[in-house]
Amino acid sequence: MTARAADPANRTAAEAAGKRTLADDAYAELKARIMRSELAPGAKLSIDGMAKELAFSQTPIREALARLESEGLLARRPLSGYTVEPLLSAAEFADLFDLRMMLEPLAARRAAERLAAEAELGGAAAAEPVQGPAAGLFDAARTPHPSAGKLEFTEADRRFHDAVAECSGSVQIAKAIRRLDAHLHLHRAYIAPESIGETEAEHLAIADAIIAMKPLAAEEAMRRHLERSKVRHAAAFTAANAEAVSKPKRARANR
Amino acid sequence: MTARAADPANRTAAEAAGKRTLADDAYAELKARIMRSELAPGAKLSIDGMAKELAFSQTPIREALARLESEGLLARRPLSGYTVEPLLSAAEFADLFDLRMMLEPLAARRAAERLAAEAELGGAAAAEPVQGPAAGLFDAARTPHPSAGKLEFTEADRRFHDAVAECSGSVQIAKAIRRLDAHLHLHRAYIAPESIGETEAEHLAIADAIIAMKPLAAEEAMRRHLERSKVRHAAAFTAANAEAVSKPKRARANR
DNA sequence: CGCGACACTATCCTATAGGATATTCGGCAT
DNA sequence: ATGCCGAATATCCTATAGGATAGTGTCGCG
Repeated sequence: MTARAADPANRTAAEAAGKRTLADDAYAELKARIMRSELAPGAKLSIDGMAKELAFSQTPIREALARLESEGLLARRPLSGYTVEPLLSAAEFADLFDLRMMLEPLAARRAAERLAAEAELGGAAAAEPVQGPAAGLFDAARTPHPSAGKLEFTEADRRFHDAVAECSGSVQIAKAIRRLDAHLHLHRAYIAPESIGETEAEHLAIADAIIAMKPLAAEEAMRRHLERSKVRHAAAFTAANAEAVSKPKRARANR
Repeated sequence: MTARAADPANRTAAEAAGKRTLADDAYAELKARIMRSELAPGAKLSIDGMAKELAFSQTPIREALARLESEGLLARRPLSGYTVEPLLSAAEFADLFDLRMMLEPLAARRAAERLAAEAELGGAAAAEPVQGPAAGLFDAARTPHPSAGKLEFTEADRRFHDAVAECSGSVQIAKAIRRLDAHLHLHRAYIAPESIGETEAEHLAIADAIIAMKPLAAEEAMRRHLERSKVRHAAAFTAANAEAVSKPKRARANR
């Protein structure tokens, strides 16, 4: 009845635009809060606490939580509630980045290949809506604006990688990448602000290579970007860990 | 308060076997039914129909359905119910197999590498529980028994690939593979019975290579297995499609 | 002073009722 | 005969109440 706030960012669940249920809203809102680190990793989520806070009933909250749990962002302990999945350990982080290093360069290569193939056979207009993705990709690469909040940057970063994945033409690869991305997003909060410009430059290089239809260059650019990104994250990673050790207080974010 | 008498299984499960809720049971049961093709692709699932059929309330059913939807096995149309995701089109199938071809050979290689590494440094006993996975892997490869039902075979097939993924040591890769596997499972129902022995031989070859700690051989064996498997599936695929065209009646499996 | 048992509280899980919406079927006009 | 429109139905979505369970704090005893 109340709280029908607009949240255009999620495209996950429903294909139809006008069919939003309260469960969808709750899902989007909770996911956004996790992404924004308003719900700290390790925090405990109480069902009716969230229900009261969002002014929903328990049922849509429960549905949203089930979805988030299946996505890997939440952990469920059967009779004691949901908790936000904690930050990845060093090993888990390496593992995740490992798979990412396998998927994303491939996606970049595919994107360039696909663009080339379609430019070749259909120089004119019509058949496939490829122009959209490519243009969006370039936009996404540029979006890390010079002096905005860190939150906007992490979101733009996510969007760019998502756009590349989308351009690859493989929905399965795109899905896999998006899934990994959701987990990494929590760690993005710990990057150093100085590296934003660096990241943007690398993104632009990737976008250029794709739009120039150079598959190998795109793949290599993405690989280089991920390598450097891994180093950047690792630096922030140890710093965050040190901080976490110095403050072992358990965060609580429910009500 | 009612409907507790006719279900003796749930109390024992919840009390003895750890932490199972009705939602978990509903999820497992529904997933099993989908896997067994008792719920045909495209079939419509009604929430309270399922609730009545499983003698649960709507809430656990709803939670289970939300999880299955997030897993990609069900599609949700916001105000008109859930439907079982239809069989993949040829293009989608190729796309999925493409990613599989990327992931699974890698997993096989990793499994062999990991086994070799751990055999090298810890010849004796103790530290890591690696013996379990390797042994389970060999068992899983053998399980396609000569003359059982087709259902048992498809399940064993799934288990074997799952075991290899598990042995890779990368939880992310394992998760990705498992996800793809769930989708492929529906198509496994259409394979020809003659190819069972063939599949088993290929599985055994993979397991042998892994246990012999030959990474490249394992990778190649898996790749070959997938290639052949793709062909086998493709044959059954066109057959199933022809049949589907001849019988365009919409399946209904709710109540 | 440490440890175990007990009771209490908070929370989850389940069940049922009511309001809102999409789908469907029948009738009518063209 | 076909297409459009309206009412009835089925289903979903939401809300609230009650029973059961895990976690926590306190008290008593060794």
